[in-house]
Amino acid sequence: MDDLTEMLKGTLEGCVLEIIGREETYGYVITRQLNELGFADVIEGTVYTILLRLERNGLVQVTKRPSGMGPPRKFYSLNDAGRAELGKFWAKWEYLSSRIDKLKEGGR
Amino acid sequence: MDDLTEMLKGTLEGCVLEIIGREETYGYVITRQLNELGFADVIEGTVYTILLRLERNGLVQVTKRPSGMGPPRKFYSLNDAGRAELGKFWAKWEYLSSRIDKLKEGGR
DNA sequence: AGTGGTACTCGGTGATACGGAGTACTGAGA
DNA sequence: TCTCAGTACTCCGTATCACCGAGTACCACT
Repeated sequence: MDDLTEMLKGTLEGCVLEIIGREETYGYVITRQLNELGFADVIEGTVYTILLRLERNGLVQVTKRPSGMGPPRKFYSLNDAGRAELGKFWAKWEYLSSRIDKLKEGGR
Repeated sequence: MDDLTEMLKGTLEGCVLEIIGREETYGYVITRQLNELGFADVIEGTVYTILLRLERNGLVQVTKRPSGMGPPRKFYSLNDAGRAELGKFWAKWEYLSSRIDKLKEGGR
């Protein structure tokens, strides 16, 4: 698939929120999950910048735990603000994708 | 609706391509059409930057015609490269939106 | 003469995904 | 023992994009 980076802007962060919302997890695993989900070219550096942003914006709770298999991990989970943001993200996505699909089907 | 600008990145240009692909048209009208299609906050300046980019990238053919109702209009139509780009855009959109919808439905 | 609608250009801003280099810890194989 | 691969995170810089504001210009109507 062609380069998706521009199209991912604004949506990738929402995807990360969704993944975190399911269960407490950490950056390395999130990257792997995104890759498996079809976001094949998303790289670790990108995910970590998103995670730092989420933390800075107060949308997640962070817990550092030793790993046993490498350096310690930073586990992320959503707080109330994060869940609210996730809801807003899906509302925006639904709105946008419905308009674009309508345009695609010939709506004018 | 909340601010969609980040989510529009990468998709708005494709929407403009789609509109141009239907019939030769110009910036002012494209803006109005986008607004009616639900992209309510898209402003003229944004559309014009996209049109200049399309022109610079050689995806459109441009014809200037006097207006009778204001300054002359720059009419845009797709050339072969533009049609190819439009096809790629829809392929990317379908790919991306299917992945995200799957994620939304609980896929993992 | 002035106002409002039409129509385009240009320079700058902020947000985002990406890329690369660097750090650091663990365990397995040469 | 030494190296290498895998795990895990940070930081700094880049490119691209949508947006915004100011400016220019043309026309019609009052």
